[in-house]
Amino acid sequence: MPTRDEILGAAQRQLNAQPTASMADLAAAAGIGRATLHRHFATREDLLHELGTRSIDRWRDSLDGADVAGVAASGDPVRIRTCLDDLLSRYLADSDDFGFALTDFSLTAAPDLVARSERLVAREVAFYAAAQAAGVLRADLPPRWLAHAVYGLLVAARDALAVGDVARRDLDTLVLSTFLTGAQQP
Amino acid sequence: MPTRDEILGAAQRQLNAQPTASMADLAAAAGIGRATLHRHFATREDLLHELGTRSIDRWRDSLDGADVAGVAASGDPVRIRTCLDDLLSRYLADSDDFGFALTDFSLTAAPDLVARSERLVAREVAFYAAAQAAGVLRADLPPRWLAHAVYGLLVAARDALAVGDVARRDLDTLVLSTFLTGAQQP
DNA sequence: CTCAAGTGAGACACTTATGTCTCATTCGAT
DNA sequence: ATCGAATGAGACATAAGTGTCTCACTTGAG
Repeated sequence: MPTRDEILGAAQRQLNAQPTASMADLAAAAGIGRATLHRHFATREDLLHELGTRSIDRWRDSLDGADVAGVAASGDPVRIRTCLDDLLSRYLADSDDFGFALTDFSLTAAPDLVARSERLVAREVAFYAAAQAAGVLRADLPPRWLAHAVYGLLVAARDALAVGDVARRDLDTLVLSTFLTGAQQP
Repeated sequence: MPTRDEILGAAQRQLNAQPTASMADLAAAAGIGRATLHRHFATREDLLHELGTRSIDRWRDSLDGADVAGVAASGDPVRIRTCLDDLLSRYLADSDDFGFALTDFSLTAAPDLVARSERLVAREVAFYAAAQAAGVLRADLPPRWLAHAVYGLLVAARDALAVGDVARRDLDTLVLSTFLTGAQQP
């Protein structure tokens, strides 16, 4: 009998592979009956919302774990640069699971999730701005754009991994290097 | 009475805003009756498939218009660099519309569309490889990864534009600059 | 003006997913 | 071994979307 969290995990995997999966599909993916799934999550919307909450929690954990606020406040270029490595690495570790949750319509439409993610974006943008002020990142790019660019590269990383174009062990370096120094021959 | 192409355009816009839009929604978006919509496209799948074809056509047009094959064959670094500018600029011009089509499950599952897009990816990858050989792009990044990275930045650009974080006129420079030289302070 | 083609509105049958409920069975704690 | 809680399977009503069809109406060409 899978725990509630295992059910959510199975649902997330299934929805990543097949975004239109029905409650019956999700129950099967978790190895439980449809009725049991409904005992855990009254409606499909509840389940999806909880999945969204889960993903946003992981995102927040990454920001917390990398201590972006503290490092940004320090203003130390070396620490900021290390923190950036750390943050992207944490994001990449989660990117497999995030795919669905961050793009699904029913989630991007939930007001509370949108509000939470806006706060997290603000934290991230503040960190990028600090990195610019410390001379770690170029100051001529809007910090909000940097946040989008990082997100885009995470999408790219996820796709590349899914298709098998890059190996997992190369991913961190690849993404970080592309983000920091770009693709142009120096 | 909107033409068939205008109907497709309206459907694309509507689906970008609301990926779950029903045939009734799409008919309303096009300003026609549901029966009329069904006269143009027998099934929803037909409509979606045609939308996918449309998007892939635009993608192919960008590759053709930039003449990536010819420029790659020339091996001229200056021409290659200009061509890259041109290509990204063309992609960005279409990015508004592509969002839905390239990520929708029902399209990424259509075998013929997948086959076509694989051929286009191959053309694009060949161009990046030529750019590496000519010393325009770094040779230490897999060309297939470069293709993913460009795609990711297009997603980022689309999002940034939708949210209003960047202005349309700045977009080309922003994306190209981020892709080529990265975000790090030189 | 006339007529044919196309259109919109609506009815219809069909399918699929959802959420609720019941009931027999299983499993664990006591 | 027994009791109780939880489960799986299935029935059920409901809702929503799909695809087909009919019919009255508009419109534009002849």
